[in-house]
Amino acid sequence: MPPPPPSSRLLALLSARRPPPPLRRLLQIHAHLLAAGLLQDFSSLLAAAYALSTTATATDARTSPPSPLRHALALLSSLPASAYNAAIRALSLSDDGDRHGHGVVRRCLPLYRALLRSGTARPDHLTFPFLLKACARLREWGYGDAALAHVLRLGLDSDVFVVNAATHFLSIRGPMEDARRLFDRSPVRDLVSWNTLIGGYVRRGNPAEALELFWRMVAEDAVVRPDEVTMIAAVSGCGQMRDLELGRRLHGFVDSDGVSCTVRLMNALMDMYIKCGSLEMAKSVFERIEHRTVVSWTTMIVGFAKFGLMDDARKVFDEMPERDVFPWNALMTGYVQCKQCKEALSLFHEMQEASVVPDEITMVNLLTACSQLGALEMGMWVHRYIEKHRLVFSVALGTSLIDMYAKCGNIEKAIHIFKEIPEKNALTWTAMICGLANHGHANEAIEHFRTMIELGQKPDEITFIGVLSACCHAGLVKEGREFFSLMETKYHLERKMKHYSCMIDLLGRAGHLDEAEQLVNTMPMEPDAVVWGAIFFACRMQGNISLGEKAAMKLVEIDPSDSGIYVLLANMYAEANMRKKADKVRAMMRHLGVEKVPGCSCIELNGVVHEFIVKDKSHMDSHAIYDCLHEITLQIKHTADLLSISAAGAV
DNA sequence: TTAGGGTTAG
Repeated sequence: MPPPPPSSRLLALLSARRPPPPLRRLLQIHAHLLAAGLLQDFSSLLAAAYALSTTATATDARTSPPSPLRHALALLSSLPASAYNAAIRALSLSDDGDRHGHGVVRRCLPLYRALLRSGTARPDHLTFPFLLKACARLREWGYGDAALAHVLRLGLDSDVFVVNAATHFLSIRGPMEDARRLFDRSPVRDLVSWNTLIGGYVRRGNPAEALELFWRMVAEDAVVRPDEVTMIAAVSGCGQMRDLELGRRLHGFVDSDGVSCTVRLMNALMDMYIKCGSLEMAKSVFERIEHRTVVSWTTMIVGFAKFGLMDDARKVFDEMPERDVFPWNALMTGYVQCKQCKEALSLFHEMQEASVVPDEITMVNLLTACSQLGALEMGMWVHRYIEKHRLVFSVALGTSLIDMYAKCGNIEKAIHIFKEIPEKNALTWTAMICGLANHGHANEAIEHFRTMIELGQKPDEITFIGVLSACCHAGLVKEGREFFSLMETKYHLERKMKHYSCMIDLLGRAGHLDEAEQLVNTMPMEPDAVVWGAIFFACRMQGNISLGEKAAMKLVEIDPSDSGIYVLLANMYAEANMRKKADKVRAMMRHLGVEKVPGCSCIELNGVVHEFIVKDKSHMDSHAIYDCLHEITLQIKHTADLLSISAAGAV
């Protein structure tokens, strides 16, 4: 027998993602020994593992296990239930650095099977709380349901710990009605039972039910009183409801009811105040926290960012004594949401300099920034980074990638990713539909919409913006009318300004100006500049001067400083040979002192974003850029001439 | 033994 290898090598062997079958068995034993405190037998296991790892083939080891392994296997078969329970507990709570801890948690399941097979031990009231917790973490619904059946068979359904763990499992598995039924029918109920159910409703986005249950608990159950955990759930449910009045009431309840106001609860209160729109209250809670945690600081960053106060958010970030990846992501999200995308990218560079390991949320933020900037190269770099570092490929990440490629001009790549990704939700479909629509692939966009519906995905307001704009691009009036009506009648979605402007644009472009005007007159909100713009353009196209004038006047009314509309109105008159009116508008423009607002564009090159305004000469390569622009203009003119010659020839 | 606060996509 060779000497045992160093323990680090053994640990590496044991924690391999797919260890060979004999080693897998050893892993189970290892977990038992570790958790049951039987490490004095570990030396024989070390030797066995080493022997197995150096055995020529795994089959040899299975058919003729070396004696130390036989020894370890014998040890396993004589372990009591408590050793299994301790091991399942240790594994269900573990986090081995894998973001979801699944690598280690998953080992609970073979351990439970081994316990069932052991012959000497039976699962008991201490086994199921942790087993069900592991099943919930792993989203192992089938396994968890089987465990629940065992609970019933073993008559453990009157143990409050087991029932609470089962309620928790069901609240994660869904539907919530299953958890609720268990709670309602259970003869045993304690504080944790209430907290589990209230927390479950909050987690599943049903705060009204959570709060109702909370008040029922306060009123009905004389034995249990809400504690810190109850209040965290109630307060965060209130945040979801955006109900500041209720929030204040709950805060008052905390202060008056003797609930210990811990940092966690204060953090939850801050979060609630931010969601309910009271930054001041959040700040006041933050200032009263004696020992702030990273969560407290992060919540404050989120608060400032949500209110667009990015300088304050940055100040809080700089003042933090220590940071994990959350505050970095929170600040970056703020920059992205405030459309300060260059700052978001620069924060990422700072993050790298600080050696903070980014996660998939950082990547989602970066991709959103790239989408907004049209920064394809940076976006591609992010894509490579995700693949290289094997980040968790969440639905959100897939959706951001599709959106980034579509918005940065590479629709083929967006389609490719859409086809490849394993999980798609309504947002993923929407990103694809909008991408296709914006690239002029109207029929494909509509086809995707129909498939999405067939697959049972629920479209929302933004999905309809995608399909309506697809119809608009392709002039599909009949389909547009159908979707516009379906939105309300079948999907019960409120039609917003953007839907009306899409529909009005579609009708106007297709020559149905009367119908477009009628829609403008009957829409439930005051038409905005986009709506009147669509009407104006349609009028100009079709020479409807009177309605065009009305639309232009409305546009001037909405934004008198917008020079564009004066120019366009003058052009409309000129095109209709109404010179006098055209001159009058130009004179009016001069008289009012309206100046043209310079348009701004930006491009990304080698990961650097360059901004340009009209007649901009500030760029260091300005000369070369203008030379190139001149060359392109000449080429376009040349091509246009050739086309007109060939068109004339064809006639 | 069971419940629990902060960051993400269209």
